[in-house]
Amino acid sequence: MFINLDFESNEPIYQQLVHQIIEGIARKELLPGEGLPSVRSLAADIGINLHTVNKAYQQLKQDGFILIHRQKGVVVNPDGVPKADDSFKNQLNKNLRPLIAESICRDVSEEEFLKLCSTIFETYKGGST
Amino acid sequence: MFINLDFESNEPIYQQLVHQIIEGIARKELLPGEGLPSVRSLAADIGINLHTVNKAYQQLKQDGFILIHRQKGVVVNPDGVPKADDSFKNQLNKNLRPLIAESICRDVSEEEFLKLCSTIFETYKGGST
DNA sequence: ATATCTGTTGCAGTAATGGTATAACAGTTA
DNA sequence: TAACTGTTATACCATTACTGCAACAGATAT
Repeated sequence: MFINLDFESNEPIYQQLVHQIIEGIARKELLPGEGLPSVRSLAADIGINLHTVNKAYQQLKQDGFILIHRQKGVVVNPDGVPKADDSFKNQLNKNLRPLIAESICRDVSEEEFLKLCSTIFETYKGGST
Repeated sequence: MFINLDFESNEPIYQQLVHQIIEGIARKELLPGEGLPSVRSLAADIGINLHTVNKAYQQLKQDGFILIHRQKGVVVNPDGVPKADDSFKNQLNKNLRPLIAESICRDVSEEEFLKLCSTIFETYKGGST
């Protein structure tokens, strides 16, 4: 499994789980229709509680990343993740704003900022590794 | 005062305070050397506890945005905010990553993402309003 | 039918966090 | 001396993150 948690982080475990699975989808390591481990097995796998995994799955389901067939298990959304709507773009804007504000204060140029973003985008293109 | 808090938000009050002050500095509404209200008066002003304001100020001080002369009050760093170091850029990278990952999943192109960032940058250029 | 897998739900307990309240201390300034 | 500043301490409450144990409901395989 590609899950790698940092129990020392102040980022909640369930949130880390959500991010890592989204990363997996973004870099095409997790393909539409692909199955994910059950809440119990994944919990046992990484040594955390069933509820913590369930919370992550619930959020991913809520956001359309995965589907949960009651007894068949968890599956990456076969139709692909729902495309960005206004709500998402709004949220994105809201999240980016403070990062950009602080960057400006710290003399990070727009050019440099955009370059950093591009660099990150790159890391999601070369699917292998 | 330009402080505008949302008590319904799940973003902590002290964090909102931090962000708004950073925004103020970023858009040059708060200039280097400019004084900020005391913890008590600001707390009374927006109807929150002294400790909450203090927590925000402490974080801003920690990050070099403001200076606190023991009895003279709080002042926007006259030497300007410390420029971005590796630690900051690292943090920035870490914060941007999940936003970009989800954007990719939701079919937001790199171009569109960068454009959004540019749009946000623009809002910090026209200092007036 | 029975056993076993699945997600889901409930309740309880611990620890940490965010916020409030009251109070006091230590310097500075008027 | 009085009034202001930031700072610190203690206590309290609500919420959140996480854990643990347990049970329920539906599907599947034997």
